[in-house]
Amino acid sequence: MHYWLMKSEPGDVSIDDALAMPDHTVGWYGVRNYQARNFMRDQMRVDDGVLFYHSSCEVPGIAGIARVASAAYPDPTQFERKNKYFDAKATPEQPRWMQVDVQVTRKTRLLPLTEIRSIPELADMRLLARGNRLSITPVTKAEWQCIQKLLK
DNA sequence: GCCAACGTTGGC
DNA sequence: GCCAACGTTGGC
Repeated sequence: MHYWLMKSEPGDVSIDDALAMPDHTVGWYGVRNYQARNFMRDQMRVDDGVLFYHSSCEVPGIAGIARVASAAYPDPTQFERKNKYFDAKATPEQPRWMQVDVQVTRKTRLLPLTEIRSIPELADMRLLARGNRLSITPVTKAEWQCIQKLLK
């Protein structure tokens, strides 16, 4: 059992958008970073915990709790020529980019990045690491539990 | 819009 | 394999 923080731009896919989908589930398409891809491909398991994070928006922060709902499978947007995530070097036989399905289990109050920063127990979160840009980062069990408590 | 930090690309 | 140039992320 692992825990993850996954960033989404709410202008693209927000927590409300996810909740509007069948089974409250979205395919986490568009990851184009090898480290983040490898987390999904090699380490994520169904039922892993997910912090649904809103980035590049007015108040960035954690917007809800979700779970990993599938194993990794090829991200279909890499094959779609007109898609902004199209990758000419990817083929269905040799896909380059993967995604998992993410099911929102609970929309919470927004836990702003500024508040996350202010909590000593969360000071070592990978999210807060200097220069971190990874859209998927591991979360420790202690961090997960601390955040669950804050979002009760 | 700025810019720090990081990842990728491609010439050599 | 090095590394400069370029592109992207994402908070502010």
